[in-house]
Amino acid sequence: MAPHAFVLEPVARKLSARRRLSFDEAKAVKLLPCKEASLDAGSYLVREGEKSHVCCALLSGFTYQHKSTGSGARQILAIQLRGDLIGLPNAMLECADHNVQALSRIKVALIPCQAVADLIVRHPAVGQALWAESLVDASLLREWILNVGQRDAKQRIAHLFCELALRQKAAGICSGSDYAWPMTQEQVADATGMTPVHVNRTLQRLRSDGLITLTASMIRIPDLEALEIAGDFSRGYLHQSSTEPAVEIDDIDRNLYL
Amino acid sequence: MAPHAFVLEPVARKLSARRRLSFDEAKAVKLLPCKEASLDAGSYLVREGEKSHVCCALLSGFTYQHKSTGSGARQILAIQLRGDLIGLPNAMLECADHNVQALSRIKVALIPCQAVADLIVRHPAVGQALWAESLVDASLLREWILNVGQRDAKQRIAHLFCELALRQKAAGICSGSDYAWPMTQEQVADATGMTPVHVNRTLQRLRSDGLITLTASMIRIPDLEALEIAGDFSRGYLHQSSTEPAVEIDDIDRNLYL
DNA sequence: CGAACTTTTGACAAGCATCAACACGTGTGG
DNA sequence: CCACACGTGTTGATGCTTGTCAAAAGTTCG
Repeated sequence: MAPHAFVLEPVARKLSARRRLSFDEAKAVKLLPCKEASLDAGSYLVREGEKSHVCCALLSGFTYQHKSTGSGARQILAIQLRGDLIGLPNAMLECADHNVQALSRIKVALIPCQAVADLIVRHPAVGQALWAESLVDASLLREWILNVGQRDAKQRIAHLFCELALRQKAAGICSGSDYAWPMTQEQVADATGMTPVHVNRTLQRLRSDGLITLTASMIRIPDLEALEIAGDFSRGYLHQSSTEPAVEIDDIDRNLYL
Repeated sequence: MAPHAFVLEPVARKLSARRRLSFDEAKAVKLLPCKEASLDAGSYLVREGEKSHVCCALLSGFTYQHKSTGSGARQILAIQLRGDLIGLPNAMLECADHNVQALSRIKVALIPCQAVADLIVRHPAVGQALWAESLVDASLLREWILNVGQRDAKQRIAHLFCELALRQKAAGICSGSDYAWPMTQEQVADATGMTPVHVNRTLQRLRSDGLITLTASMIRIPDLEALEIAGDFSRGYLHQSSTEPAVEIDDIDRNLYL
């Protein structure tokens, strides 16, 4: 059994959490042909206006979607983390409508688009899971609009911290109270529609309120509930089921590989 | 042949424009079981937090997606127009993450979710068209984030005008230089993340610049290109193919019904 | 004709942007 | 090993865009 088969496990896990997959369906996801690659921070995965024929699964690190106005102001639209699929939307449309760039050094698994298309035909349930996943992504975009459009500086940043905490917790990357912080203050500014200077000052207020401890590349959240309140955060839009499906998938893995 | 069969024609047209559909596939879409209904402005079609089992096609008028912060500030996220499907995302997930409300008096065709699910199974190409459609919706959301996050007041409103003009033009609702304006200034404010007062003042500037003529419930755009420049608008994100597929569909209709 | 909504206007305040400079850490080359 | 450049974070002064509050005028509709 090639170690290769384990590579796409986070993806299969994520999809299974979204929609119940049978043993065969989960296996088919994990056995997708793919090639691992390592990319430096800042590398482009998708470029606006180009047709991308590559689809890839993020195995470690973070990427971000962004696009810019004509005058060069950049807006960050979403953050991807381990298990997320990148470029699937762009592959289905004529050309990409946004950029995707590596936030940190990342590992990805490159998957031929055709293999994904075939998988969907052979296993409609996987197609539905992928579709559902893209609908959840849309839900994140909607909440992002609400964040940028209606909340004040403190809430915007607190909300961003909460979203990343809870998504990483659901993905099994961290406990939720403590995680590697991948963004510079300038990037936070681009994500929240603020200026870097104002982000800096707002962070200081969040720190002095005792809501976060943010050192270079590490954030500690002593009281997540308090931060959620400060950030006007409610978990519904993440569409995370309250039940923990990770165990069940681990069982499948055990059956498969032992 | 029941007149019923014509009702879903805008939907079939929209999907065919997104992805080439065969005669049978387009026909299957148009023959979906549905029940027409008329709703007053303000009626809720989807309510955040509820599971909606209804999926409906918008036949005339406008609806809008919105959600609110804890303190009650409302943000409009997207506008739907004739031919758009509503509630499909919410039907695929456990519960809706946003509200959908009628902007004007509307006509809809209510379709049982199960019928849509069956259609997708029987005609995978239709499923792909629906998926692609939801990806385009996501692209609109991303541009909306950019609009609210990075552009100034004048650009935001001009951009909104352009988006609605071009989408309606593509849907064959208007010529693009002239259309029924469905929103109050307060709603424009909620869509752009501004206050009604500031919307009012910005509209006056747009008027005095000669970019628009906005009377109650009617907007005239004398020079769409000029407005696009003022609104930092570029058409790519709409994912409209430059070719005009409407003719081809009309041919199919003629074959089918005459 | 009055009630309710929408648009418009004015005065004022505040959040946030802008500009500029400096501090800090890190890696690189002389 | 130091000097230097570079990216990032921090701070201060200033001003503009936008929000807030309040009230009046216009509009729609029963």
